[in-house]
Amino acid sequence: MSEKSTPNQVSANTLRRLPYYLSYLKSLKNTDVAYISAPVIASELDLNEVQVRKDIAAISSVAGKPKKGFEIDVLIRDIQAYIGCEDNNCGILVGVGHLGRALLAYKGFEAYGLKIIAAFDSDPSVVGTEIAGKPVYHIASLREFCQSTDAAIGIITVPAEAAQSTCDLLIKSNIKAIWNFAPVMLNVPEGIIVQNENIVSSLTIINKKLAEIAGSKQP
Amino acid sequence: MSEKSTPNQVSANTLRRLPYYLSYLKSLKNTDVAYISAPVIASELDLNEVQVRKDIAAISSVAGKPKKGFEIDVLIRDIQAYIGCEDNNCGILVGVGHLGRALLAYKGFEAYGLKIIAAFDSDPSVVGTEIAGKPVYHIASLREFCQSTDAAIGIITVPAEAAQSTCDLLIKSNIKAIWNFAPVMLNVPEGIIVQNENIVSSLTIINKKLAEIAGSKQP
DNA sequence: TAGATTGTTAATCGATTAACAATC
DNA sequence: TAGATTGTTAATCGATTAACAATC
Repeated sequence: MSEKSTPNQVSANTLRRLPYYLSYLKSLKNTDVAYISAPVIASELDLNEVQVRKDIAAISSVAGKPKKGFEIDVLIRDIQAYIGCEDNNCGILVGVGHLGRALLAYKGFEAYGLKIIAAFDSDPSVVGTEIAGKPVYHIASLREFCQSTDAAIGIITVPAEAAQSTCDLLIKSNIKAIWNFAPVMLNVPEGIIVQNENIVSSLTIINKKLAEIAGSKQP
Repeated sequence: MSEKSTPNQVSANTLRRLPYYLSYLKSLKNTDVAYISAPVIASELDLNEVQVRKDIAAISSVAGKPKKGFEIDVLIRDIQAYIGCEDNNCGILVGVGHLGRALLAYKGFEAYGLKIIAAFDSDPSVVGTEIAGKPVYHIASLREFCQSTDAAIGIITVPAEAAQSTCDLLIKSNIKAIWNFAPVMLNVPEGIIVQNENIVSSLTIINKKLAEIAGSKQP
């Protein structure tokens, strides 16, 4: 609510770049430079300098100074405010396998606006334990749990076969956004946010590029 | 080499969709349907039907039958051949933290052309152990290890601060593609493939969308 | 001043979607 | 035949990049 109502549509691509800007700018905090220019940011992050300026203009009202660039501190503050690093959304995670554990243990989310408050699984050997300080409950208690909290994000790290039923349960439990790490497309009612994270998709890109350079070498 | 030389540039977006097509088509294998149409695939995977046809045309020479669609078995075979599921690339992983362990334990990679053959870390408490059947060696032995194997892909799951030096070491060790899970941009010489996997970028998109719907409700 | 940089408008590029004839 | 579907060409859309005047 501290922001003035900004109906400006920032593209998902810009959004994806913001964390890179932020971490790069933070890495400059300890040095004695106070200003950074778009061309420098661009070369450092492998981007086009006009794109950097447009991204900055889209999410901040800071004006750059010709010949100097942008004040680093202000830039950091504006990006953080825009991303919403301050006001955390609460999330719950379903599926305490290897990946689920890794996400539960990851320290970086809180700095980017996500606080995972509990995990759920059906395996009795993990139910009742804690992982990285977060309690693991039985999946049967998920819906009730959500009634007493304001969890908005549901993280799905169950096997592909169980992803859709998990998704259905989360939506029934009033979850507004699904972060889906299972390699399937989920069926959701309108208004529910879904973000798919399919690392096998990325692997496909790597393998194809490798095949290309291998193919060009031995024709 | 079994493929005929195909210089057709398939977009990264198409490449990303292929695993979704594949897993959906595989899920139909047990049923008694032999053909599937583009409109059905599209609605199931939330895509445009023309896009589905174009994707299929780009990676397969199979012809669809009017009123019927595409033969599922042939489609599966062609996608798998295109992705290169058969001929595995070998990969090594550096950084045996939570995420590193999760990737080492993930069973799905081999079906998509990646075989992780070893992991590396500097922590003496994990060096010498095995994770999911894969040996963990000291990072000091990485370069030598690579000389005796044909590892092409290096997976970086170290903390952000160590990512660049890890990357440099991998490239010195003759790795051709870097799969980078650290939230920083890496500096690499020309010709090296880099695929960045920054899940915090995705989180940013989720949070922003949540903020939007929250903002539209209470103005 | 000269030159680096900003901010913005216009041009380019590529991906998605619409339109439509051809086929079974 | 009528209608569903394919395959392809054209139109649209959005993101990236180029061009350039303004500023310090």
